[in-house]
Amino acid sequence: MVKNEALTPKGTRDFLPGEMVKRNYVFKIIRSVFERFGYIPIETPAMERVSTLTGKYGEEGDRLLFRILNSGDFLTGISDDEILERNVNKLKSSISDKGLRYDLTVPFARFVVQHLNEITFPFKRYQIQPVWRADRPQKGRYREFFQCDVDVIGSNSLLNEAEQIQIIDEIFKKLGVKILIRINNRKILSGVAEAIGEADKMIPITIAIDKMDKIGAYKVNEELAVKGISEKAIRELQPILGLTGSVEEKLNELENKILLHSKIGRKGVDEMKKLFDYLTTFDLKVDPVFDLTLARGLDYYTGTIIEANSTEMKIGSLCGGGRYDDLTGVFGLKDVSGIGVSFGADRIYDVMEKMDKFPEETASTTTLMFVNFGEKEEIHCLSLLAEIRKSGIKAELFPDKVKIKKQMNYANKKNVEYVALVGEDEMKNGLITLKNMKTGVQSQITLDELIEEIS
RNA sequence: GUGGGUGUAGCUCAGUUGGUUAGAGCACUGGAUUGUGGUUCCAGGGGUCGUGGGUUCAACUCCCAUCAUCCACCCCA
Repeated sequence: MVKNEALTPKGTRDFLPGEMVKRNYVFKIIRSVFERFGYIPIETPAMERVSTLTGKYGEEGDRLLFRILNSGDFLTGISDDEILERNVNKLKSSISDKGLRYDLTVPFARFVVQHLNEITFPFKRYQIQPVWRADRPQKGRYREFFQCDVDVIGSNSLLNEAEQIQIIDEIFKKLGVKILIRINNRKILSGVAEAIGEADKMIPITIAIDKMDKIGAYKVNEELAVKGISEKAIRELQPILGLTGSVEEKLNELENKILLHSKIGRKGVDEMKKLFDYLTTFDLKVDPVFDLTLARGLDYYTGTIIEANSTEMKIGSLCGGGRYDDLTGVFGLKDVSGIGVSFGADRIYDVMEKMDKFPEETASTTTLMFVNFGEKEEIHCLSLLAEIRKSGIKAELFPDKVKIKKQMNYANKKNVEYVALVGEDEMKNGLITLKNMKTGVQSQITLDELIEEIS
């Protein structure tokens, strides 16, 4: 069946013209805000060396990496024994040394190290490109999707954190998408883990408590126990997670009691206080909340972590990011800290489509179309067409001499605003019959009048 | 990686406790309108019912497998 042969791979999609107009609208707004804050664009290749990508995202991330089979005889240098051993993971790395990028942050870290001498710090860049994950597709989850990243690298200032939140606020305000911005700090989470005597289990603890509002405290505790957290530690964790009050009250409680003996934890509290101080001076549409249960799974985050979710539709996060103190370290560049967030263009599109947030742009591709009456008329119309295009009007000539009805139908479907009919009569007296497709009204006018009328 | 739902025309879907000729809307083609679309009316084309096997006198319908797709979990944009 034809149907089954003409399909995009699982989790990937084509974009029709109507969808592209809307997608470009989203990209345009995101890009313009990025640039207004002084960020400049870069691009990196779709594929990276596997060694660049692995070990940065945690176990789950490595599993979701798309790998590219080596070209040529990829079995060169591999013994029969190794193949018979059937050790997939080992074999994988021998027959594939490239992979599709999983996000834009890690390739950016690689980029910074590679081009160290060509960039100036602090380096503020934005990057809008597709990324790939071998995940199982579902609602709001694709195997190929666009991320829009903004990062500052080479500055420790919390002003950057504040700016990133300003950018998030600005972009969603412009798009008309209602969101909740949550902020937390990995250092606080680290301190909490330390305070309850499970310092080395920070990651499993954070991943478990991240699900608090989703599955409830009981299930979270169950998961913690499964991950090997002691009963005593779980008990000690409860009052911490149940902290209430204002941001300030929560932070004070953490600083003066829970994290009193955790140096790293108190550092985190300091950072949060300073960040919120900055934020109060801004005029934000959405007030970010301090959410101790926000975790974020990616391994490389070390400080502030940020996430934005739609408050109108259940679809995962629309935007996420945070500070990474040593992502360039693995590429040989120590002590360079960065922070950035990533906007999920496809999810943002989905929310806007579902909630009907796209503006009513007519977005017609062509303003004027000439009907094709035949060879003599074609030549005549082509010179008119050139004049019309020169004046900046989007215009085209139907390429085939087929029934007028068919050509009109095409114009109608394509949302063409005006149709020009120039046949024998019009050629003779130097006029153009111009039809307004919306009103159906038509009149015979000169070229100059036509240009005047529709430009 | 784990669990569940759905596969019938190009698209969205009906199809009775299994019963002989599988339907609708939209789209497409032609006509009413040989230089006029979007509305209306008439006519027409298009299906090995995802694929393979099984049960049965008989399968779109029941069973198994397989593939595709969607949803949920894990994790994430």
